[in-house]
Amino acid sequence: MAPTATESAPAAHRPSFHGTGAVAFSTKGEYGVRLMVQLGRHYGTGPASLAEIAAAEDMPRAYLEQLAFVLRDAGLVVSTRGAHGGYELGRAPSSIPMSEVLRALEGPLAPMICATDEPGHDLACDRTSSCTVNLLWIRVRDAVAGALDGVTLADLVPQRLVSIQPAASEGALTAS
Amino acid sequence: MAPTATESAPAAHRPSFHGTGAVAFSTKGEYGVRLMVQLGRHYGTGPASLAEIAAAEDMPRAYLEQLAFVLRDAGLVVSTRGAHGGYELGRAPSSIPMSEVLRALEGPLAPMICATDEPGHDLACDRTSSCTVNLLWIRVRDAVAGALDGVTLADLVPQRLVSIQPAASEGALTAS
DNA sequence: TCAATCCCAAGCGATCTTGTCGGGATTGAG
DNA sequence: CTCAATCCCGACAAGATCGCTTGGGATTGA
Repeated sequence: MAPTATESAPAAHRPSFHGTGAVAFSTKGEYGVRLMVQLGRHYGTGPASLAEIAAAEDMPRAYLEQLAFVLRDAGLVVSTRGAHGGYELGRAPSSIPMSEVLRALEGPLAPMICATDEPGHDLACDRTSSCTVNLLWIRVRDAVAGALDGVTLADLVPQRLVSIQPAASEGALTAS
Repeated sequence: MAPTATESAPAAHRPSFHGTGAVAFSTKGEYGVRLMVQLGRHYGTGPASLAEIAAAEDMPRAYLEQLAFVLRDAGLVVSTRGAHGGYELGRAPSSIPMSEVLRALEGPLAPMICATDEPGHDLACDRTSSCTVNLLWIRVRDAVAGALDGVTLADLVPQRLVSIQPAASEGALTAS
């Protein structure tokens, strides 16, 4: 294969991180969600190949594979092997809460080690007596979980390319 | 030099990350908040030295210094130099929202690069047309900001062990 | 004077992220 | 049957960040 000159420089890896600040999802989260959205579009029309999606969203195919495996192991997508194979959603988009997707991709929603949302968590903090701070992390964790539970994949799939309104007054909350 | 056995083992650095998953604050956030809580306890009784606080909370003093500088630059604490110096809160604990503390310590509350909460953010995302995904990150960002705005330092300082109201229904969302 | 304390910059090792690479296994189509 | 498309999977490399230490200053009260 002659490498076409149009190929931009190898670019090595992406230069910097995504979430440089607090409360940051990684590209795993971003790419994975974008992948799910694409699958949501194809829902009902048979499996879609990763090569296709990678091209459409301009994401590295080999990396997408890794995320796809995770999503498959979590039961969110099903795969079909062989020629003309690919991935498709395991359920209707409206019954896939984003909390499930993000948890599969990035692990448990734990702002802090003492605030895991895993089953038997039992506060790993040994200074529980003076650890009122814990209250804070739990609040954050619940806020995020609530926000993520309230959005399903269907909410993110532009069903028929509705002319996307400028989001109107989105920030009802006090987004300082 | 030979570290005395009584000295807590070098322990190298902390073994693993704090929040291995999504939505993770780092130790900067944790230590910084604990520092602020200690200062909240001392509020009104003159400056407290870092050595004192580091011992009380079992955190590395030199590392605490770095966090203290950040908090000082953010105007949250004031410092007194020289002997018998130290740090004290710049305001009453009840007028210090934790959102301000965390933002100072960890940077902007940005779950994703396209959802910064900085002044002129202008969505850096170039595929805005199909980027309904953005909605999700903004929701999460607002949820976290809301949760953090609703807690002040006073809520975390066990003034007289005031019974802090039990954070509403806790285990409601253990579904997943 | 002197010790306590804040101030500050540089640097180091471990760990995580962000991909790449190379090869397998499985299937539909010609 | 042959072949190409596709999923499957493990290893690894570059780089960034985190957590923390070191080593010195500057400033003040006793």
